[in-house]
Amino acid sequence: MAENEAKPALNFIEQIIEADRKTGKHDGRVATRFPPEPNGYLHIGHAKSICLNFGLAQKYGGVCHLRFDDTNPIKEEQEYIDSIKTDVRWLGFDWGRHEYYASDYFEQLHAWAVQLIQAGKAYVCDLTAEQTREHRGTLTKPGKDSPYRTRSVEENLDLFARMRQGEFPDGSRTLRAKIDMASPNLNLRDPVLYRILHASHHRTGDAWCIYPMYDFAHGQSDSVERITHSICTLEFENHRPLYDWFVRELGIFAPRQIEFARLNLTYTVMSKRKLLNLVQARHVRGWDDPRMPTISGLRRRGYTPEAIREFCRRVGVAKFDGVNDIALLEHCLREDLNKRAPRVMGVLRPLRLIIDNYPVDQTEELTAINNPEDASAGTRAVPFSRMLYIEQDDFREDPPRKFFRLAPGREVRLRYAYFVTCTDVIKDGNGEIIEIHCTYDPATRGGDAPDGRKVKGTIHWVSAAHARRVEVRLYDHLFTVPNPDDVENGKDFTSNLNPNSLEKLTESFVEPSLAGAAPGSRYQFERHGYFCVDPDSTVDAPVFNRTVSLRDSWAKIEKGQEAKPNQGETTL
RNA sequence: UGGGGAAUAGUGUAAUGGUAGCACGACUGACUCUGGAUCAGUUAGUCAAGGUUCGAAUCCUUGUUCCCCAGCCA
Repeated sequence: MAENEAKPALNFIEQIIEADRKTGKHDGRVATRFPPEPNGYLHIGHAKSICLNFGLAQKYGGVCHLRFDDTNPIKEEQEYIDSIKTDVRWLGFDWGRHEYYASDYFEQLHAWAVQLIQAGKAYVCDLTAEQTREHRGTLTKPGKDSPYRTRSVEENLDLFARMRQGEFPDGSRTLRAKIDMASPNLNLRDPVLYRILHASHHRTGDAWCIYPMYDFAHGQSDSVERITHSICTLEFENHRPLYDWFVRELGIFAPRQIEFARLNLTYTVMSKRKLLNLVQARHVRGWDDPRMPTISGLRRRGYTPEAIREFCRRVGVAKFDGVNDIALLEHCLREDLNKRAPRVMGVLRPLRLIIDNYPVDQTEELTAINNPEDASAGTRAVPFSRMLYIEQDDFREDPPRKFFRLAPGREVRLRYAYFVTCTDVIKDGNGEIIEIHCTYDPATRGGDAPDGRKVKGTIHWVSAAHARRVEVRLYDHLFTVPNPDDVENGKDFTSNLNPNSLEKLTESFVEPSLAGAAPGSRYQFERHGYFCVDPDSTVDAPVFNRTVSLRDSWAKIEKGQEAKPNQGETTL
């Protein structure tokens, strides 16, 4: 047995669960839940919570419920419910029959409110929102009791019933818990339980005109579902005493709330409010813009669920409120895509290359490996002819130090094809290079020289006559700085938006094997990065998103050379 | 200046009184028909000061810094 192998480290929540199982709490049962409010799209931060909650249930043979926390009809919509379900499934999790809605419990919640009134623990308050705020006190000063705090049980019962009947306008009354207006925890200063909202709910329609607050709904919903471990983020830590108070006063099943640090990522924002702002202000195309940290954006960008899950596993779970490097997410993505993405050749910024000694009308098919990481992926034929496109970046008329690619007089390998030597450079009237000429060595067919000579560089290409013209969208970080919220006074996070986060290339060419590639399919464009077919694609006008670039050590060298330019060169 | 939390390499996370480890990043080098991948190596840390102890990241004391809370949002 592997009894003495080092156990993988447990995070603090797993430690709590294992301790509970050891003492036989809940008979060792584990039930968690993922409780989104359907008021926006899910993002990578939610993915952390989803992986945590569903992962714990899987690990300990328990269940994880999907519960929509839909207690505020003003902000919530069916569209969001649909997108959330799609995203959770896409991430690879299954809640089975355990799909619930806080709104399913409205009747029970109402009965519990009545129970609290009867016990003298809740009262109807006629203070306006502003007066309520004034009575609440401040962080350092205790609050004052509401003048309605001492109403009789009978009057409270009557008023609450009439609130439900719709006798009173929005905001005119609330139901409040009677706890302690002097508590240092503001959540315990007679929190509002119900507010009047004559709004139609996306599920209950017009059945209700009073709606429970989060605090009154969440814990009790957990209790109804017999959730054992109710995992939420740090900002709810202050709410735990209230969570426990309801459970205790009502005498119902008591789940345990545990708080962990939400995910933060460099070079992006994560709050729903800011994401919504980006969408509404049209800084991005929509919730699923490939630059967004939303699940739908990442999906469209070409991320895999596996990569996201692995990322969530690696960031860990703790109570430290820190920031994760987006480079880790990208690492997990490359790691996954490297194993599974078929390789193809695509030229993003084309430069014509003509092989002068290659027969004018000849075309031949060369064999290319589909995935060097996966022998079972096989090979494919790539057409080759006299006129090719190569990458503009792969040619320099005046090559810098350590540049291994094509330059006048230099010989390089065309991937899977031949060695070619540059013999001439053609420019237009403006001095722009428009075409280069080469000779090829027929003996190097396939890419190996029988005489054993080596070349420093191998570049990719497409045959001009056979290539498909496509649009390519290159993405960069949405923000130019690691922490977009770090702004000067008077500015907001949008001042850190990266103006170059999207670059569209409309003059790119890919090898013909890509014709008809389905939206969502992923490829590695050799030497560039991973790309996927965008849903905007049509048969005649394919669109590729760059999911993530390959690591580029030449770019680093070049950047280093820029940092310390050659002496003798002057800049005007 | 009330209350609740948190501090371990650049970043994230382990070590639960007994050798401070892992991952990402950065930097070397090897290899290579992708300047990819892979492999090898280097770099770098216990917030501070006291105390307890044979021994402290861990326990105690004091301090520092950061996060959260004054919605009829969640």
